[in-house]
Amino acid sequence: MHVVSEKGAAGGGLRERKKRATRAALAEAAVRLAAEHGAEKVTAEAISAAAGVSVRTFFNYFDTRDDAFVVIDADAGARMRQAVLDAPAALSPLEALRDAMAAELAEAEQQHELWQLHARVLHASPHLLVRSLGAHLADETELAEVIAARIRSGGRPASVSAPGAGSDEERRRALDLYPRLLAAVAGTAVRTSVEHWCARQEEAAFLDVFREVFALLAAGLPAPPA
Amino acid sequence: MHVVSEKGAAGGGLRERKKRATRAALAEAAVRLAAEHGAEKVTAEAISAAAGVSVRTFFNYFDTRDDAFVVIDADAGARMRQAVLDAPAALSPLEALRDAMAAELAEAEQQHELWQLHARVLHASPHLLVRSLGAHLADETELAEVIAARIRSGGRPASVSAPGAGSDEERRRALDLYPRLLAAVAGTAVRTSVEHWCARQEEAAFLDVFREVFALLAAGLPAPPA
DNA sequence: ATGCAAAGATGCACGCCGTGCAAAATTAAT
DNA sequence: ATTAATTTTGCACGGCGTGCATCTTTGCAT
Repeated sequence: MHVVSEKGAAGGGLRERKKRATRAALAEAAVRLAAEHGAEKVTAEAISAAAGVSVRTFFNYFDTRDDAFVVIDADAGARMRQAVLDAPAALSPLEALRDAMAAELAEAEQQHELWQLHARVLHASPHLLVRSLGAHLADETELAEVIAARIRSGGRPASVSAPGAGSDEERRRALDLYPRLLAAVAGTAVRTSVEHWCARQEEAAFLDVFREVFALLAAGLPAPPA
Repeated sequence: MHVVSEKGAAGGGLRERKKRATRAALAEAAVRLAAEHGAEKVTAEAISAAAGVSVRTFFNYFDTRDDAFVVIDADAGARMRQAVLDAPAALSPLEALRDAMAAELAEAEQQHELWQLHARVLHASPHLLVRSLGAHLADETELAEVIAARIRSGGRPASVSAPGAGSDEERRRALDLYPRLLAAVAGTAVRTSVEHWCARQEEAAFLDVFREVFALLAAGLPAPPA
């Protein structure tokens, strides 16, 4: 039962393990320090010291000081792409995405304390929030490719096409467009869910909000009741 | 024929006008220099010199050197919000957004050359692209508030509600959620359109792609034909 | 026009960020 | 144990970004 080199897991030689440990230590130290003193007051030197490495090493792991606050889990994206590929073939692309994301989000809730701190840090300095948003968007391109691959390999033969099915030309363009749009919209769903859930924390479980958002999207964003 | 103080236009006293001119000069200089030499090789000093101001003044206008490459039109967001508010009451929120964005995008195509350079600069250094994406997302919160205001003030009484109209609780939550989700999805539409259009440049006019994306969204992202 | 107050522009100093380079330390393999 | 490959570290250096004091420009009233 060997997991030889699964991208995000704890396999591999001593080198790989130490590198992951160092990276995680730096990220965690960064978030904790920022939560306590405010991100702007936390220097790269402080983070490095807290993680027990030199400043130079810090910059071997992160291109920017801010990245240490933002990129808390470097291979979450890769895990999600794998989940999309592994999803049952019976699911539509949208459903496969929804479930993969829900799984990833559920997993994040288990390290609840650290993620909570992370959210607080981002919220406290909009500057970092912007970086975080942008970073997530950058992943969407790769996600779109995975979706396209899934569709090509016959994910589900698409029972009915769009209502006003247009010309062949239109359909072909839609095929190029579709994976990209789907990835982008799914990312939007996560983001909006998080925002809405943070805004009115008490009400419902996060995953319920998330599913509701997906339902609204699948319904074509119907106009709200007056 | 006086346009007295339209937020993004050339009104106001000499101070306001000069400030806008300086800001524009800095942004344009930044983009042109970056397009020529690569963004990484362009120092804040070079940008300032090209715009004829001191380095210190540069940092009075931009918090970061990178911002000069990214924030090319500081009040585009404000213009769009105004357009949403001014849209005919007969339009649904989604339609009002679509038209407002289409108008803004059409306007951007008139300064075609500078925007082209801008796009090239962002594409050349992913780092800046990420910042740009994040910056646009940050605007969406304010856009969501405008949408909410429009809906409250009876934008259009919403002919039919969602297919599987649920409980009152669900509908109330959806009302909070809706403006946020709409703003986010509309932003996604713009972004995806731009990406898709850049990827296969020859095919169609940009605005056609944009409308197609909106149509897909309004149809609930139907699964593509096999 | 002239003087005055408010706002912006500038120079300067200072500390942190981020990188190239070479030497030292650690791990892997024979 | 020796050797090769990889990683960590120290050092130096230039660019970034800010607080502060000063000077210039603009807006306004007389």
